[in-house]
Amino acid sequence: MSTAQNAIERFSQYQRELRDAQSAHCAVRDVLDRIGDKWSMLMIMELAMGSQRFSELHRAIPDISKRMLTQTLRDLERDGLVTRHVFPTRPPTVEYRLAPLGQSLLDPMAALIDWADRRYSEIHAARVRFDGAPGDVPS
Amino acid sequence: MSTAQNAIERFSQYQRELRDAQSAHCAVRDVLDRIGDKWSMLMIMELAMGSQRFSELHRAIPDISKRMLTQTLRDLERDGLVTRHVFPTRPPTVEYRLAPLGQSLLDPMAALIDWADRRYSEIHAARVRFDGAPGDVPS
DNA sequence: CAGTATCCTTAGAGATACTG
DNA sequence: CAGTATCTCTAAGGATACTG
Repeated sequence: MSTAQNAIERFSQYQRELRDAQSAHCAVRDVLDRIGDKWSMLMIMELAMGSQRFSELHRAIPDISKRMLTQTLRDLERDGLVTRHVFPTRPPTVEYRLAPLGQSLLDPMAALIDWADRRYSEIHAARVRFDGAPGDVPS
Repeated sequence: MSTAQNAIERFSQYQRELRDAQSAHCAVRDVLDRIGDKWSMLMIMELAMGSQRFSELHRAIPDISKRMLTQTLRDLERDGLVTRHVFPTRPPTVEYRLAPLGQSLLDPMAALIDWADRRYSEIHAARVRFDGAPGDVPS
């Protein structure tokens, strides 16, 4: 009924790729290297709202260091997900915005985040159950 | 035309959550902690094909160490995505399979992987362009 | 077979100070 | 403002050897 069966068939393709080309090009690893780090997805979500300056992004995500903010933005730019626009003012103004490639990521990302949001309570419950099971009542 | 606008609206919700509850429960971080590690998604894909034994998984993903294989499976089990079934044989037989919660992740995951697969060439091209741009022809 | 236990090496990332 | 440059620390993860 769902498209899960489709998913499985596609997965088997990728599995084959994975085994044939020894970890060469693997879509899974690739997507995870892209957005699986600590900040990329957060940044993309932030930029989904519209273009933002460096310091705006920093204010939006306060617990990132400037070092990591710069690096994440560079990586996203390098991969064509984000574009960087420098305006020759004093002091400098730099705006970041999602490139079309980055925009195209919004839908799949939203699907994932919705999953997380809907299933969070189940995951949490499972975790409590698991952690409670082994030791159990000691005293 | 696409549902990207929807995505953006949902994102703004999560953004608010993020800023209000100081990094407390954030769906983005949550999903990334779940499947953003090196092996979880690969494992889920492998288990999507059907239940598998420990050594089958190891053969399917040869470049994972037993240490990480065990740990990843434990984490997935802990979160209710995977179930573990021990059969009292000698030597022991242990089967892993996706729990319903794990199955429910297949569709959003497939969307993401399809994105990676379709956009890989664009990403690669952008990367080559970026890496070639700054230094450019030196000699 | 299905793991533990241990050791060891790196990459990820924070903190801080400086610059055009 | 928008970054670089260091310096440091931690934890993710590999390698290897052992066990019920």
